Amino acid sequence: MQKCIKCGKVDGIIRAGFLRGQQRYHCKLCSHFFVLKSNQPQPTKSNNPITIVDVANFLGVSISTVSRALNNKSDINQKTKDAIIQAAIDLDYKPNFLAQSLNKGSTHTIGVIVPDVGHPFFASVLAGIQQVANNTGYRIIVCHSNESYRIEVLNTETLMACRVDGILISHSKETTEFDHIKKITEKGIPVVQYDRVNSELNTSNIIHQDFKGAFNLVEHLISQGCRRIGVMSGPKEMQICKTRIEGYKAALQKHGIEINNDYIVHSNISYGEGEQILNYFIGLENPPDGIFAIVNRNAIEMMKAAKEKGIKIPDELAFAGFGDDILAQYFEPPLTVYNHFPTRIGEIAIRMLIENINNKSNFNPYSKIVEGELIIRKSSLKKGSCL
Amino acid sequence: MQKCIKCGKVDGIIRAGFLRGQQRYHCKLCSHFFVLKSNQPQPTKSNNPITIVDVANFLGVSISTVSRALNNKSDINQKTKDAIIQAAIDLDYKPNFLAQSLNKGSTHTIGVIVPDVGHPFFASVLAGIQQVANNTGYRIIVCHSNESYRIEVLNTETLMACRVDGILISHSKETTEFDHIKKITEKGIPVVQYDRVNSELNTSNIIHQDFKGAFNLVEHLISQGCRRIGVMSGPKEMQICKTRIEGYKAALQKHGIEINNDYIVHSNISYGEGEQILNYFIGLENPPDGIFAIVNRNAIEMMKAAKEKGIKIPDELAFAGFGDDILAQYFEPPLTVYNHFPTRIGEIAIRMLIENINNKSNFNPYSKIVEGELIIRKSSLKKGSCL
DNA sequence: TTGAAAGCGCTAACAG
DNA sequence: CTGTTAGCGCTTTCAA
Repeated sequence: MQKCIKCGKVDGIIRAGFLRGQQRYHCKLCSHFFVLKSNQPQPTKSNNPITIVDVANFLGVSISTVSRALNNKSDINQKTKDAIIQAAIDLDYKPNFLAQSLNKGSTHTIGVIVPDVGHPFFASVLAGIQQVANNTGYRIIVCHSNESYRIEVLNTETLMACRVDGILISHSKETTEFDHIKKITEKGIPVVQYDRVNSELNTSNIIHQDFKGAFNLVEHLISQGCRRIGVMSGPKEMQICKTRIEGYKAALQKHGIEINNDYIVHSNISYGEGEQILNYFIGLENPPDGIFAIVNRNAIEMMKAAKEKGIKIPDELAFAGFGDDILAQYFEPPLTVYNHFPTRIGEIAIRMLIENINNKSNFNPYSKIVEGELIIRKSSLKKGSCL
Repeated sequence: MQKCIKCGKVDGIIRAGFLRGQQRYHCKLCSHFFVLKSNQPQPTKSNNPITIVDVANFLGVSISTVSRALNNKSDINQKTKDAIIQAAIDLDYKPNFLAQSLNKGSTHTIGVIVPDVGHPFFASVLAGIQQVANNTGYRIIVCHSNESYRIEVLNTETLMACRVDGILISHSKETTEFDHIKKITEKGIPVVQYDRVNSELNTSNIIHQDFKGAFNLVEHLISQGCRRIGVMSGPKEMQICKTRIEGYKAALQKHGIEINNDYIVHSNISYGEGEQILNYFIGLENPPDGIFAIVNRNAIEMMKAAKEKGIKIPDELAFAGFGDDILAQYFEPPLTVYNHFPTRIGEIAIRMLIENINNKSNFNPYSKIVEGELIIRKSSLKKGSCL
């Protein structure tokens, strides 16, 4: 007959049903239920995952003891702990993250909203975020707003429903209303805006040196002899566009060049728009001799179209764009850019967020600006100049 | 004095504490607790989110009634339902996804493991997945294995802990062991492998026409007069590399060209490796006159290096690569590729997974092959030929 | 048509 | 050192 694993007595033992196909016993004397630990760990073909209860019954201990052992608490007998940990391994127990989070009120998960994962800039930002998340033990849920305001709002709702500990967001091109973000911050959920930010919101944010970058690029074009500099910008309301245009204007002013609104074009900065804008520029009575694109990809598109028309780059028309990536490097001629180190943006953004999460009560949102770097390439380097 | 909102009587009413700063009442006669609905919805500055209990107390109904109303169940009075829905809106109640999932045993979430989000191919696959997920109401958790086997295993564990309903995976370059996937399928969690698959696993999978694509590309190079065709492949064990090399060999054989192992180079298909491989090729006694790269990015790198050495493309050395993207289109000369429609891969993969999720009991894993398309560009089109 | 109560899997406070 | 118990927020019987 079976011995009780608790009190060691044989007399009180009765069969008490089955646990996952294994005979379960009950000791009337010490009123303990238990299942004998079989030597060959059962195949666990059952669909419902092993829970802490299974582990507890398996060894005839209580669930709190199991919880303590598995969470490395101090007040537990080393032997019990070892046995439980071994049992957990044998049974292939995995904690249920949902239950843990529900109980703890914190998911250790960060929501990231990205307007466009296909864009190399955001892909790199994401890589930076992932990197830090891995090292700090945070989970990431990535939502893709696809440059749509409506989806962005849905994303925030999804993330709130998932009870993420904090949110990293870069707004869609369409976004001009920010109530969805206010709602989140009012609930005390930390938010960090990156790249495309709205500075009126009471959140931390991290941006590039949009002004300085634009200023430097345009000043560089001027230094190469350009006097009629066109700019392909994005949506009028987008803060980064505004700031970059300011940088553009400041550079012109500094060098005594008049600002001509014909040279300032707003677009949707979608892929494929570059050619059309180039056509507009070269159709002007006094076409530009230099073009600054607020998004590098559009600069490439314009260069491609210009090349096809036989326009000489950079001598007849020089190009510069915001943001570096492989296409800017590999295109012929390679594009002069202001590199804004996207991976670093991601890393810093998530660090700021985690700082905020760990210190919710007395945290004051702040802004950070990442230093960029002017990279001069052949798209703007005219004859007679040298690198 | 206050009237009971349930029985309408005044006599039994006593104060019964506070709910979120609002006076709460108890009617002794009908033993109901309730809070008066204030006209100005309170600011809810409190950090802990509104729960179903708050909504219930707010109206003096039970939580099950609230649950019914919010889940659009039939057995509920229309007026009660309307009132509850209004109250939920007023209080800005959002269901707790964790609690729902814990209760239901299903999260309506799909885990996606991606080796490298920075790669345009995977970015496009992801876009396809996202698209379908949005339309079908599934949530997505994206995990980035960063081409590391160790992280890939961690990812699977994270996703299991999150109790995702299914997993989409493309393996890291390092992955040659697949026990972590077996573990998942044994637990009855549907898995679909995409692109980099292991066909010995009992899961659905979706791949390109790797054989045919390689065959077509190489045959095209042969048609352009190439007779010594080098191939830059990836890790030896990777199934797609094996298959593509088979396609390469088959094309040579069909045209009576001897296979020369000097022309078959295995690499890590990391960015930046192209130049080194090119140097190897042109250092051979009998250097190739055509190169087929298993990853398009490497082909571009090799072309860049070749251009810098003054090698004429395609006349002295022609190039072709697997997979299309913007760089292949914009590089000078543009690269001949086999386009494998990554977005479609993503869409189909997630559809297969959802099909499996909805039909767990009698679902037989199957494989799908997405038709690709040969795109001939200048990198391989020799003089005398025309498009 | 509604409410009470059990339970999803887990943690933690409180008793022994 | 270990067990009992009360939740976390929700859905879902079962009763009324």
